[in-house]
Amino acid sequence: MSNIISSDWLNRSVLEVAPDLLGCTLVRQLADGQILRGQIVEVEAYQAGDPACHGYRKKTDRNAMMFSAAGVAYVYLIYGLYHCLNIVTDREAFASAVLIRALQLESYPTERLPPKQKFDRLAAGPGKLCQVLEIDRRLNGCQLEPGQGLWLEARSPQWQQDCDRGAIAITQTSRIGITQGVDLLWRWYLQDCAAVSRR
DNA sequence: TGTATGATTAAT
DNA sequence: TTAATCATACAA
Repeated sequence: MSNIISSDWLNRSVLEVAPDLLGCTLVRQLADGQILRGQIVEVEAYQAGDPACHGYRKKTDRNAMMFSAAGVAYVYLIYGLYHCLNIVTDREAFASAVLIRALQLESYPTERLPPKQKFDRLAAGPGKLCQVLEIDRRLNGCQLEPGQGLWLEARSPQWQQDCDRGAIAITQTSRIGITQGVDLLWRWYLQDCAAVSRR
């Protein structure tokens, strides 16, 4: 029995998957074999029909992966400087994905830690987490499974239990950094987590 | 071919 | 509030 999240699990409405990804773990294996792990603490949902969604108008070279079947990564460059990682959800041909906005890292090699940088803030933001996990467009379209160097693991039973008994506060708000679709409450984050990008 | 613009970030 | 920085989308 594996705790690795499958394409099947992601093949649902992005509005269900996005909050369900909170508490799950994103795992990255670098080219040198090193493994970095972080708990997902902040997400946003994007899907067809939503003016803020890259796939709102039509399928293009850039947004093509948003239209793919669930279970692949959609990675794009923003502002010519940063990358953003999305988890593609729902059925093929329907554009939808979860933007991973922040991670609470489990650990991080001391020698890589930039001076004066607070550990909790290392992956606090969509561009920052891609930097730390060395995620760029080479991972666009990759299947989310261990063999590809990037995958997801389900919530631990303990975390799920805590969540079920209401011990974990989840906040739902409007999305950040967009000019359209600002009325939709499609952002979720762990209320008490120090790694959340912004409140 | 030319140009405006980001699902951001860190610094002022 | 602004600069950094460039692939993409869309107009022409």
